[in-house]
Amino acid sequence: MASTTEENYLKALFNLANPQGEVNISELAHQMQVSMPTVNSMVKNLQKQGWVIYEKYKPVLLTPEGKKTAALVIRKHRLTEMFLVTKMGFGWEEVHEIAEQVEHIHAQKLFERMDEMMGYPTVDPHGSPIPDKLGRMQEIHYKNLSQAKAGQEVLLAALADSSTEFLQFLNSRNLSLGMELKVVSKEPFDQSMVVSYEGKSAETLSEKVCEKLLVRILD
Amino acid sequence: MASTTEENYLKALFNLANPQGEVNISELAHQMQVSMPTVNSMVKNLQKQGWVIYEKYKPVLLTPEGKKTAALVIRKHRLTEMFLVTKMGFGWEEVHEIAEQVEHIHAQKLFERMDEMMGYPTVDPHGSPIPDKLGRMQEIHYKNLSQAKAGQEVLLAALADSSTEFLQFLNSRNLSLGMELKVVSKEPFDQSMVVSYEGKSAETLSEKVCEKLLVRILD
DNA sequence: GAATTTTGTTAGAATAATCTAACAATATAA
DNA sequence: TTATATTGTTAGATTATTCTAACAAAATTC
Ligand SMILES: [Mn+2]
Ligand SMILES: [Mn+2]
Ligand SMILES: [Mn+2]
Ligand SMILES: [Mn+2]
Repeated sequence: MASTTEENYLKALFNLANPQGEVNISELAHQMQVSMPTVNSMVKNLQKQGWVIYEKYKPVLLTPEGKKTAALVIRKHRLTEMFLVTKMGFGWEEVHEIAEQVEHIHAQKLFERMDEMMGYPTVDPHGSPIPDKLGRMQEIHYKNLSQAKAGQEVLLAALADSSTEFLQFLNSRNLSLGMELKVVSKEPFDQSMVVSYEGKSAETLSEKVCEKLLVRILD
Repeated sequence: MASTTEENYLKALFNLANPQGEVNISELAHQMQVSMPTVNSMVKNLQKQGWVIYEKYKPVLLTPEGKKTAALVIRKHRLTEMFLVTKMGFGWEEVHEIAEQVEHIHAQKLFERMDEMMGYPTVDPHGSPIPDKLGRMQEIHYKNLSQAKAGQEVLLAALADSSTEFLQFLNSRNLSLGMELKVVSKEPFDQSMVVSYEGKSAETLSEKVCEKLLVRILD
């Protein structure tokens, strides 16, 4: 069974994988906040356990086993976040840190019960998909708000950044998932947008912000 | 900050302490399921951190800091057990294992929120007291059911054993905390008792069982 | 294509938590 | 009060996770 440390590495590999599934040692070291030699030895360990494919000087790849193990940890993380928000009244900006610890609890029952109590949610409070019990995660292909054109209406469906700081920024603008936004105008100079939504008739959002808002374009 | 391992040792010390607060190395080794040399080195480590008083060949004692740290872990454990039972529908026989892991989560907020949602319970699902936020635990002095005399009525208030096996035994007899029991008779030969309670008019309980049922004698 | 920078590996060491084997102190029994 | 049993300690080793320093390979720049 994977240790907490190993689970965190597997999750990082899952999240960092490029379209070919590859992750460089340096990226992983950066993500995990450890030195490259540390990653080098951990990767050898993960390989021995059958969770990654690794050859000297080549990027690391998760095996199907590794992918499944990672996805099941992510499932516990996201179920926990959703439970904390919907059943315990936490704000979406408070739950990641807690879930980062709870995800390592080995008690299937606990998470199955959360799932059941919530009615089997498919996404977490930040709009990220929750993998199923078999570790299958369905890819959802959203657009950035920055790709929308003036006049279009969109549904805010997920976030490309779930950091506390970004979530607090969204709170300060009264933005939350499920809202309909209308692009009032787009500034050609800096790609910033003026949008209107529930209560706000003209809120300006920078390109940086718009790129992190994942939307479904309506009609 | 105490590691998970250190927290588990502190908790064991807290629970094993005799009236003078002393714990022998061998008892601790037995409780923790590790060898005596392992305990010896851990005790030296706990001493360095100011959690225990220790001299070669003498029993170990928790310091006030050690006691407080232990009590706060026990608080998290018991709040978790109570939350799992009252808010998530788990049986009292299922929660100890899960709480054993959840108690090590470093997120004050999580436990404060559980506490709040439950309306600040004072005991866990097995009748054990929940320490307060400052780590103060009030001693409750119950009697064993085996100390009751024939004809007496008692309130089942807590358990001296919260093992899954014992809890399942109690489930099988439909016994739960808060019930009133009447001692119908006591067998002088083996100290077994015949008791009556909700629905059962004559259930025989062995001395072993009666010693583990903590009661308040009524009237 | 050679020089430089970046990325990755090896070697060697540290800390936490554990073990077994050997020995020493304390407690119990004869 | 010796002998024996129990309890506790030391020494030395192991595994997991991490580090720094030194070196090597690969990628990038000139
Ligand atoms: Mn998260
Ligand atoms: Mn984590
Ligand atoms: Mn318990
Ligand atoms: Mn524990």
